[in-house]
Amino acid sequence: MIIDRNSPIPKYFQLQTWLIEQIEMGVFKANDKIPTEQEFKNLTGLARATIRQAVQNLVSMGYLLRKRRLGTFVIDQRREKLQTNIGLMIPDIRMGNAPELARGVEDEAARTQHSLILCSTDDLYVKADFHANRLINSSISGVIFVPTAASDDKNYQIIEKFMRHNILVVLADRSLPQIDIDYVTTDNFEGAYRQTEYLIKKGHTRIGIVISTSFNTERLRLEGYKKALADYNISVNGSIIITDSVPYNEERYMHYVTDLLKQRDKMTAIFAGHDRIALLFYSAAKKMGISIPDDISIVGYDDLPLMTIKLTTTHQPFYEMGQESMRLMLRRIRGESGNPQQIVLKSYFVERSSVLPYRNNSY
Amino acid sequence: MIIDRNSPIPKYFQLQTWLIEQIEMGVFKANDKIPTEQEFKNLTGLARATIRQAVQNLVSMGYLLRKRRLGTFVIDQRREKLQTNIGLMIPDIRMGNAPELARGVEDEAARTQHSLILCSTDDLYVKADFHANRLINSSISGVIFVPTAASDDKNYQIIEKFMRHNILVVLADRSLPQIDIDYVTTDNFEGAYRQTEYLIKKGHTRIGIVISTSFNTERLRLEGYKKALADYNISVNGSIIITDSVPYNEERYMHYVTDLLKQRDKMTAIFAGHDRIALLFYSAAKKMGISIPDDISIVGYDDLPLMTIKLTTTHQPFYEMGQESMRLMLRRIRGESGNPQQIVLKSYFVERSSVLPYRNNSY
DNA sequence: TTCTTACAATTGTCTGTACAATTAAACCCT
DNA sequence: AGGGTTTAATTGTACAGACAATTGTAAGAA
Repeated sequence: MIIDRNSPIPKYFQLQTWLIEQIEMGVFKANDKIPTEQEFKNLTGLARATIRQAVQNLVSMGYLLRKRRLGTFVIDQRREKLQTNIGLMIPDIRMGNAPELARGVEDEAARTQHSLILCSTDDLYVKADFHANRLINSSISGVIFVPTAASDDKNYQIIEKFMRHNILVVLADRSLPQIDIDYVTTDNFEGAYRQTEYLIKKGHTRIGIVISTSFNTERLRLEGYKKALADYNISVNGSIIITDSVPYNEERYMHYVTDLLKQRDKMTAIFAGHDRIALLFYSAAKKMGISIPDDISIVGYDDLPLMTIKLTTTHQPFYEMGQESMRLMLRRIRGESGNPQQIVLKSYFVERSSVLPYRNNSY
Repeated sequence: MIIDRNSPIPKYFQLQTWLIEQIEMGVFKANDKIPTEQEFKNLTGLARATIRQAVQNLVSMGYLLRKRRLGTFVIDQRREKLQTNIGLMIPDIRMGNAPELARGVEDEAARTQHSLILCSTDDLYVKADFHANRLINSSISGVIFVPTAASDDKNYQIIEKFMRHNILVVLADRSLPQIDIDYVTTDNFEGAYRQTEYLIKKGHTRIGIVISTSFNTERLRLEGYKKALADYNISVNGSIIITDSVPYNEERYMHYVTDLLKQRDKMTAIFAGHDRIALLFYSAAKKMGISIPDDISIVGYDDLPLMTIKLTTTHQPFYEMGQESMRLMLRRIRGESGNPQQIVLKSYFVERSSVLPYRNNSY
């Protein structure tokens, strides 16, 4: 029976809850006619006014539509209730390829009449949490989230908070271990491997690296670099592998860059963790009177639009990453279920002129 | 009397309408207690259920709040109804200083729990109109709008569309003639004047320029450049003043840049309309074997973060422009009236090393 | 066939009554 | 004063019944 007459819960509320359940479970589908007030009266034994009260509430909540003479009908939630806002939580819109990513998301969102709410986290948990709370209060249907530099646990907390509020989450660029969730990233391992192999084939065997290990994207690049060296039976002096678990910042990494350049007799090429680190090398090299690529070769990663520097690097398709994240989000919004998807986009190598072939002149 | 018993209009509806009128006319003010159901019964002669129906509707419409035992109260529309979304319509988040601007708006918005909806117009009227329609349908309280490259009329149309829907508009960066509206921009005329004067004081008299005239920001820079030359009684060969009413695009302006460099014996310094044009000069100069600043001096405008090029330029405070636009918006949201404000932010000159003093060696 | 009319199903409006639940404020007791 | 208890005002829930308005459909008329 629908109504428990002994329950302290108001009867109109019981009926109302039951109706919502039926609708959400799909027993009453979109555009279905629900029982008439008279039928409900027979079904439940309640007075018509009580039934009306329950139905009226669902009408103002947007679940039902009354049509005189015809009856009361279920409104197509997807079409009518549309929340058309999507959150995008990224470290900083001013940083690196963030604008590309944002634009990819925006263009794909606009095609389906969705709007993009921009939130910069500065890679901090507190800011991410602040924005998460705000986004939850405004009505959004999903969030595309680039995990912050905080611990994995903190990032899980953010994600779970969204999920508790029925907000869809898609991770972009950086993924997190031990959580099964939709994400879109690029093939950092393969990209780094390809790039290192390129250096090796150009005759370089002593290849330094400066890279952060705070994100799994970077850790994968480091792995790719190491794997390529191992596959070619090249062992590397540990002193020219500089890693730091602290995320990139100009000042700190400038020290590493300078340190590495001071040891330049130990190597002929350098793998910079990303293009901004590569730029630090250009800057430091200039000061130290070292010429790139004549004295030392360098590769970056990201393919930032640098205009004047011809840096050999790997292009990451950030615009496409934004698009794919949004497409994945849209599929979930449309109700597509199924296992979490991991989309790994292909990066491609961009050969410019920051690498020269190495010929050992000592013979 | 409140209720007309002969009217065909439902009595609950009459009461409901009367109540809304009283609230909107300020007879019942925010947090005022309205009559109890019993009082309404005496006042109108209606049954309590009918009165309840009217009141209930206003509750779900957000006008009233019922408190058991205390009565029913008017909700403060301004505080409760707050729309916390703001639109930001810019040409392209990937372009130039757009990320700075966006971040400035975002940070200022976040302080007051407002969210930023990002819309890229690509400087096209159709896209701006498309986004405008979307923004109007979602519920936003205002738009920060960077006018598109379309005609002034088209831009007015967009602005008026927003205004018809009671959406506040603040223009950023580019202003429009003959429309009295809040806007925030920078002192393009003064900045260009200052920069040209700098070149003159360094001994340059033959100063070329490549600049678009599609936006008033750029037209003002051109005026500043001309005024400085006039003030120092320098007349310039028209062939080294290259202007185009078509907005910047790389290919088209590369032609102008190359053309100007071909006439380089006619000048000793160049004013690039903005930093991206300056970069074209670096690129073209390299191909043509011309050295900057040894063979020719150059100044830009914008202070893009270029890292490796030491371009003398003028810094435009885009982050602050975003902040100020949002602050102005917030004042309007809070109901501050008064004449439209024009905020002109100060840019500052950044001396780097793309300019050398000119000494005439022919004596 | 096409137009008009009548019918009936359903929601819409309205009245009247009764008791329950909540809770600020008054009251009372230490 | 302070803390607990009662009271009463008000909204909340629920019932029963009546007639109005709307409108798709069917029956009837042209």
